[in-house]
Amino acid sequence: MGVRAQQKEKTRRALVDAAFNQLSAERSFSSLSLREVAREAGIAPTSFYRHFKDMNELGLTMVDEGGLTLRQMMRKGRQRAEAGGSVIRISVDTFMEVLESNPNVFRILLHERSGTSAAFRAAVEREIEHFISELTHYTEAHANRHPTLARAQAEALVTLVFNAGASALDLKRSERKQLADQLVLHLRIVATGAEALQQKMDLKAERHA
Amino acid sequence: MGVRAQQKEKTRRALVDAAFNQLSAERSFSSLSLREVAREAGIAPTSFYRHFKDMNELGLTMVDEGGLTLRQMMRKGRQRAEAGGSVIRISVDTFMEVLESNPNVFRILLHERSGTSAAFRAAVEREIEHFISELTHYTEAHANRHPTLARAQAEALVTLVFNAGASALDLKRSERKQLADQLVLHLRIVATGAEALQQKMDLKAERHA
DNA sequence: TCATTGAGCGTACATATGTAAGCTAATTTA
DNA sequence: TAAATTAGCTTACATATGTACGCTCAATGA
Repeated sequence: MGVRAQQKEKTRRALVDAAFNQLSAERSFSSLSLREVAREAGIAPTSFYRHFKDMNELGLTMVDEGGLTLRQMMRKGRQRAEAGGSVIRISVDTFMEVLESNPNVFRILLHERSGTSAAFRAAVEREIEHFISELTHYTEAHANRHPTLARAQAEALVTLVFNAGASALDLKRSERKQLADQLVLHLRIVATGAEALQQKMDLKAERHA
Repeated sequence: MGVRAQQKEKTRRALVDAAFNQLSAERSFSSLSLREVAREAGIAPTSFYRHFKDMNELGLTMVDEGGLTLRQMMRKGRQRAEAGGSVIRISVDTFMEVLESNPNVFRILLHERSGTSAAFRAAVEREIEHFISELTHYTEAHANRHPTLARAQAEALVTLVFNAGASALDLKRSERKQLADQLVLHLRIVATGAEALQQKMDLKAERHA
């Protein structure tokens, strides 16, 4: 890569990073202005356009990066889970760790999920769908769950996890720990419920056989 | 009430209504400007201050009104449920009906729940807490559930319902119907899971007795 | 009846925003 | 090496915003 392209990439990163850094509990992406981001990145406002068509395009880039982080998290969690132990506990702990080290990545995902841009909402939903379908397959295979039930279970689990994530963002360590415990209980309820419904279904099928 | 106070109240309502009317899938409360709201309400921008200190105060008023709507909904649901039938199905249907006839009330609640103003988040959380504790008591009483478990079950249920509500806002009738069915299944999983865990607890207690 | 109150208005200002136009200077390419 | 490209800059403008200030005039109350 030429010197020129390298420098351009560097500035682009500076823009993305600047935007991520400006996010906080008090500041959502949609409240950032182009000029602010440019200022923080150390370039002139008008130079912004050399990299993105507008703020929207920047935002979608950020959501995509967030998705990447999420998928890396999944991989990490799966690896740890394969080593044995409670899958739920391990997953929750992994999730909370990743959340803690990338708060702003989650901020944009969790906030724009219910945001005002259809493109954003769709992008976030796409990332969450990854999560759900991964989990569905996992459950179908490992717990021998009926497809419909596996899907429903996965949806419920992911909903609960992401919701807890949104709350966790603004909490202190200790409170976060407590929230994680609550979440684990919620997830156990769901897992137990799905298991029980599956058994009911199996029994019914047996009687018909 | 004097003529004067009456007129003032009328204008205040016009402001609140104007703000609610400007909400949509593409427009969040935080993106509304004081001038815009005043314009829509048919008053001069500076007259706004005769009614609210700033936009924040208007927003909190709207959240409070939303809470009221929510509680009316609960009452309605409880009445219907007492007439018999599946509590879950009835509750979901009631929820969806209320959602459909007050979309913007829910918009502000669901959006500001993950919004950037701590005051807003707290206000919304307060309303949701009403929901949870009502449901907790209900479950404790009717299903003879252990307090901790009842609470966890209620939290999970409410989380799932509100999350589905957020998605439902942007859907067409038919898709909404489908989402309602999904939600019912999620809720059944949770209810079944809580029931199963409760039985496990009871058994253990029995053995120790 | 007459002084007081206050809702709503018009004007005005400082500030921030997005972005158009055109320049500069360094890199790239032929 | 000479020409072309382009990232980033400066200047500039039209537009929107929040809100201070002071006026009007109808309702209120003594």
